[in-house]
Amino acid sequence: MKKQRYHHGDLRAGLTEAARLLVEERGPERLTMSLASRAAGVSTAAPYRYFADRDELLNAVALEGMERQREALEAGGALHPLGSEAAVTAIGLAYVNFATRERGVFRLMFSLTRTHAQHPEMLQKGSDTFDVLLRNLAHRYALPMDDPAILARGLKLWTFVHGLSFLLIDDKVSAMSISLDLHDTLADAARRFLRDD
Amino acid sequence: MKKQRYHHGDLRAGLTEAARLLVEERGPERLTMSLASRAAGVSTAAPYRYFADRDELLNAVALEGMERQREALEAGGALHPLGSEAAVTAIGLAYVNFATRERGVFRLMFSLTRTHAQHPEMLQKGSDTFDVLLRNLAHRYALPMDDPAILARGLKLWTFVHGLSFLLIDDKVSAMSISLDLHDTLADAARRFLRDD
DNA sequence: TGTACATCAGTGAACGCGCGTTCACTGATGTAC
DNA sequence: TGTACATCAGTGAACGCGCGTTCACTGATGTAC
Repeated sequence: MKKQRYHHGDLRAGLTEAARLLVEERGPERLTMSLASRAAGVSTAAPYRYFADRDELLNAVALEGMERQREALEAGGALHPLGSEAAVTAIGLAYVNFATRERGVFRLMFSLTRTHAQHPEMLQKGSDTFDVLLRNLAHRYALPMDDPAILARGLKLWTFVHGLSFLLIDDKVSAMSISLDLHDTLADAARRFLRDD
Repeated sequence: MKKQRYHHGDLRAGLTEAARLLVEERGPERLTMSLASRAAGVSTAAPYRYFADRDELLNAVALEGMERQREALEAGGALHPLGSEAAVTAIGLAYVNFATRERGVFRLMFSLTRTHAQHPEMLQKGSDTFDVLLRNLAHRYALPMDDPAILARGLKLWTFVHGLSFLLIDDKVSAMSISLDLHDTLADAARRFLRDD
């Protein structure tokens, strides 16, 4: 019943959103141009006015996902004092929640590495996201964000939430018959990795 | 100038090995039956005498990989006293080394979940692998392997090495301009997760 | 305010390709006597 | 030891399909006068 306009209005955004939903439903590998086009209500040729090829469409989905991910981490961290254990825990929780809420996009964000190795915009956005955590650590230990000790600690915390995300979305935790309280687990990890002795 | 035998001898194993190499070279998604057949030196129809379809071939590669992974962890742990921090570190090191040495197979082992959810043999092999770590923890804390406290601690250690594996094979560590000593990182994580206070 | 025309968004049909899988077959092997 | 025959491993050609992409086109829109 929707009015059949010839011009979509904002087809680039429409396609990206359609693609995002399909990536979520079917997984990144199984996104097809025809499916994305149909979902956006246009012909299969239309996307090529905005995206050179399928990879560029996937790229757009990934980039948009990375932005939302960073916002989620920032929102989580903002609930607690900068540099506090609670802030670090909340950032981790936001990370894992994003991964489980958007498995498809999360997977896409990390599977693109090989294809678009060193795509500068992705690299920048990834770095921006990591900085949310680094800012807290730098403040806590009164060191610059690019201090090796800060980077090393940041990497360990990232490692943990990243691993937990993948084990959860790949159903390994349930497969091993383990039940876990997400907040407790992350708070415990934060405590262990933030202590100095 | 190899002799052109009509009968391969052990085509099942030959195909699995050819597929394993291709998974490593091109990634799991890009393994094709024709490529595997050609690599094994047979026609494209030949695999279907041993594997119902492409998925079954990938499955065989994954299962064989999981066995080698478990052996690697066991070998690592066996270098140190059961339940020691050094043993746990060595198991983690073996895990990460396996992942980076066999990116393709490692990725495959964890991407199969959705397709073959709850494939009993994979579930069993995954559990066997996890047990290598659990045995050490159970011994260390004098608790049964299926004790919730053992499972929880095991999961945390697994989470860490799993996350580190993925960050490494997806080149995120280098992308963030972080240099790390693998052994130090894992030893530090083991120490932090094994302590009781 | 109305008309003429350039611009550009989206169409529809078709393409070529590579892939997974099937099927009737043929060549090799092992076993019974 | 030799022959006849059943068994089975692997062939080769073909199939159908779905996909990414192209191209000449047409419908809508905005702007100049």
